[in-house]
Amino acid sequence: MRVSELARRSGTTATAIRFYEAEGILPTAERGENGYRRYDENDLCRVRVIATLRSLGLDLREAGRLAGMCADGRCDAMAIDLLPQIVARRSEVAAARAELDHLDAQLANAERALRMEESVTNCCTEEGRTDAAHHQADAD
Amino acid sequence: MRVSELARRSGTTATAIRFYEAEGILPTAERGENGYRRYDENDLCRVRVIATLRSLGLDLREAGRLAGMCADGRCDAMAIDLLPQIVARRSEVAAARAELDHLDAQLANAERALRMEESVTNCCTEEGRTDAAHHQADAD
DNA sequence: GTTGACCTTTGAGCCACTGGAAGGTTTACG
DNA sequence: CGTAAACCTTCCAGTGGCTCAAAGGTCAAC
Repeated sequence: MRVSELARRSGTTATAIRFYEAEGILPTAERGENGYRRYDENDLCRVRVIATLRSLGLDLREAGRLAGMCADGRCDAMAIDLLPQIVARRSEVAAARAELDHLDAQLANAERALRMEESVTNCCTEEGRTDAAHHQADAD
Repeated sequence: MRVSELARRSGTTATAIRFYEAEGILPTAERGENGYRRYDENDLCRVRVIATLRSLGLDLREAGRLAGMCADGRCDAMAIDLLPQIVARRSEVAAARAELDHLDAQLANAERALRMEESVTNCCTEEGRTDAAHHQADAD
């Protein structure tokens, strides 16, 4: 497949994929006779792993490194490498979920208030706030 | 309060707050005799609103603009401005929650597999994947 | 044979900060 | 009273992860 199909199927953009290659995150792609990059299912997998790890909050180099291990058939090694991060991330995910719950409640509230044309002047009050506690939790 | 107290209480950094001021996101702060920036509870509120809106995914200018409206006592106007975004965001939040659920399941799985020293070689398979559908959903 | 959708490269720009240097101020301690 | 640490100030450079534009080559369809 060509770069934009890979992009589409992996949920990213062609520009980003070229950028990954330029940065050495992805290996140099094979080229067809026309000079176009050619990719296969393995490449797709690799880009998807990168996308997944990125969405986990790993930085691009780290994501690329691990996706590379996986592509080399060393998924076990990758996973072992990831274990501490997995454990850490699980609690972050839990925290994020709690945030989202809170957020959704607020949004639902705001929406309801607006639909009833009530005033929503309390957006700056302390009500329901536990200081910046949950923001502090965000900071790694 | 001074800049770093404001930072601490709003869950951001002093540098970011100075940056906001420099960019006109926050109004020019009052200064004490020593030249230090001075902030009050209103400023705290405003920065918090910005932080909240940013965490909703709004870009900084937009967040600043809305926080400004709120600070001007036009919370209603702000909220009305936000309504379509709120509605949109709610579904995004729902999608994100689903992602997180999926993610946590994967993480739990990975963790369990690792702890049992099983092989985790299936990290590149299609299993359990619905193409990049949920990634597509991410793209605004 | 030309229109339009792809692909190529290069290089600049963007967002939202972050960090460092070089210096002034305040606070706590001995 | 001195000094060390912990603040604060400005300015400027750098970062990550792209994104976009320009200028051009390729290819499939009509």
